Amino acid sequence: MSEPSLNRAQREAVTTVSGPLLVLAGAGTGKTRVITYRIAELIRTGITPSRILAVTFTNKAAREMRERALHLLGKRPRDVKPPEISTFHSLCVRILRRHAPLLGYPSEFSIYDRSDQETLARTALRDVRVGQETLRPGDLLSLIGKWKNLGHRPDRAEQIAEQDREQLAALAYARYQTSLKAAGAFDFDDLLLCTEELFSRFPEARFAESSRYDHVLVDEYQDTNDLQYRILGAIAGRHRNLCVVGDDDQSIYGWRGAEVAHILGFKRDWPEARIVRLEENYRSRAPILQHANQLIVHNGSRHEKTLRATRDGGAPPRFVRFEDENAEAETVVREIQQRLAGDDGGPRVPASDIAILFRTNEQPRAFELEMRRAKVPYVLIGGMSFYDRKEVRDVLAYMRVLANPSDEVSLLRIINTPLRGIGAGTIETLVGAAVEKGSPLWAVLPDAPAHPDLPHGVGERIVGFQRLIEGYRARLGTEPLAELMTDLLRVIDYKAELARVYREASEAQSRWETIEGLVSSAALYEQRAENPSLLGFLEETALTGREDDRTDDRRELHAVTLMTLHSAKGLEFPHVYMVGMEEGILPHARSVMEGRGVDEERRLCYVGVTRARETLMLSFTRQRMKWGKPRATIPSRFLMEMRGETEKAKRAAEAAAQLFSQIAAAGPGGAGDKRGDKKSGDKRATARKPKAAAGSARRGSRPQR
DNA sequence: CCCTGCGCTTTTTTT
DNA sequence: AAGCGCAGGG
Repeated sequence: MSEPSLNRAQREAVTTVSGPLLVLAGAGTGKTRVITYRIAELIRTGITPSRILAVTFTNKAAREMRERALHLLGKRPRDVKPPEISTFHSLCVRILRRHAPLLGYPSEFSIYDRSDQETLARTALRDVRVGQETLRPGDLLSLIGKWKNLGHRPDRAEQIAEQDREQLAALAYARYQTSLKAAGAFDFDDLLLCTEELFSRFPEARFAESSRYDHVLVDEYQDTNDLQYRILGAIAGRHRNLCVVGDDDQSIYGWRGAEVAHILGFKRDWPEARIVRLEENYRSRAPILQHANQLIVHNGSRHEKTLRATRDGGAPPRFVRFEDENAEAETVVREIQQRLAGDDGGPRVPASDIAILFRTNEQPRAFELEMRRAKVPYVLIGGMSFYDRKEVRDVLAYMRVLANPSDEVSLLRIINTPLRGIGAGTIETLVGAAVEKGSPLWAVLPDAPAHPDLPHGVGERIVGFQRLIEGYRARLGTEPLAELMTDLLRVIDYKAELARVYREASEAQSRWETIEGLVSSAALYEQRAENPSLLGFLEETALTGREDDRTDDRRELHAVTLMTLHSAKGLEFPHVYMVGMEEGILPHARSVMEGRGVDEERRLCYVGVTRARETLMLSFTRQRMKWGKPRATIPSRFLMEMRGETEKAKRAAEAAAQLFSQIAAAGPGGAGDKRGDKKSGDKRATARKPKAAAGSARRGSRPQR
């Protein structure tokens, strides 16, 4: 944003420095600018910088805000601590580190990410049955997530569970939570849930934490969920200097418990609040903004507002149809290539000015392929690819066990990696012994040699492993982390392990390089952090992904950005491509089926459109691969809505609803008329009993073909 | 205990 | 198209 000075509304938001303040800021109206200026203003009026807390939604946003704020504040004496700018989750981690023992957790607790959660969910579901229901780990996790975000503990979940399916989930939730606690670990939702619990059960902790700050600022307030809302209340309730900034039209995290009600009803809980509206858009060219406005009016229940464009001229968005996803990728990438080279008649465009936005994480595949072929530099944001790699998870599991040996998921991951002859049978016996004794797995390892059921020699190997870990544990803090890691990797000969698992030398080599990258990011962390520690490093990797890496930043400067619409929130690009604009993708099939979700999908589309400064292209395909087969698609209703073709949009919506319900009916459990799957049909009929029998009776009357 | 191969299921979004 | 769980052989 480079407009010379603050407009009237922005100035008001910046200079109203005491009491609650709600800034209703539309897309591209200078939200971030207002927050950073406000931080500077607070400091100018004499507030101690470190007593200001700004909360953002993503780490990227936090980092950018930190940089801008520091820039604005200019050079300050070394010993003046800067304002605290962090995400909700990092904030909660810091709070929990100070008070975890009150809740019965070690202060060296681990943080479990999605894939740790999946392992835990899998064991939690083992031999749990309610009626005929079964549950996949993913389903369980999404239910647990929903409950946690509503503040429900397992006992509460059991009370409110209605169908068998939910009963089962509640039961598994209880087991899941027990193992988490036994492992001394929090999952992402726990960080919020337990912080809230801490505040409600221990007033002294709440007092201590709320006394740290005089001012609290919150960005992207529309995506605050119930827990975050209560945590904010606890922290800001004393001084009531709470400034929240958000846009109800950009609320896209309802599925995670975000409540638009919080922003719509801010006045209720903070009656003395001032409200400031920012409605002048400095970002998008008028025709782009006009399409965005025309789209979002299709949503009911919103703060009525229309963004005014301050930048006239510019081309209207382009709507383009392709044959399939490959043609889409090919053409888009070719066009980008021309723009980069200036071959399209326009000026050369820097790669970082371009973004390709999509709804789901499988969409970028075709684009990545094409980008690599065309040698167009790109960065794929999110996708989790780095931390999902086996080798990274292995090494981090070692580090986590060093920090917290009770961390059972990590311990199980490494106890036989590299192979040291501690097999599945042995592990089962050990886990059994731990359960019987009621102690962590780690604590029973020394008893292994004396265990009657374990084959000879295994006990010694187990003790050897335990000594190995203890040896390195003792060295923690006495030498640089990166050195310790290198040494450990050498001693366990992890390089050989990689060579064993990945037969192809080049593959093994590139995996090893990933590990070297991890080690050097540990070294970087140690240089950067004030009080480096293993815990700090693990925390950063768990919460921030790899974006703290400076090299990544530099890469982004010269690369086209590929990311989901969700990750695009808060960002802007001169040139935006929104791809896969089809019913089933945007709006996603699942939200169409649930009926309620389409408004949120529309907001998601709105977010995408309003990222664009200069040009916008929206593309869709005639057919797209699904489960290996090409399937005809329906153009997204949003395309028609933003062009004012309301009737046509309605027809698209109806066609989509019909199509998806047909597909759902053909799926498992439904009145399947797929003659091909008689085998699984038979199995199912015997596995489940009464309910399915009724359904299959009808099918049975008109059998095979 | 470890490896390989087969067949089955899977498809939202994120800290 | 890809990942996971299970069975069977070394």
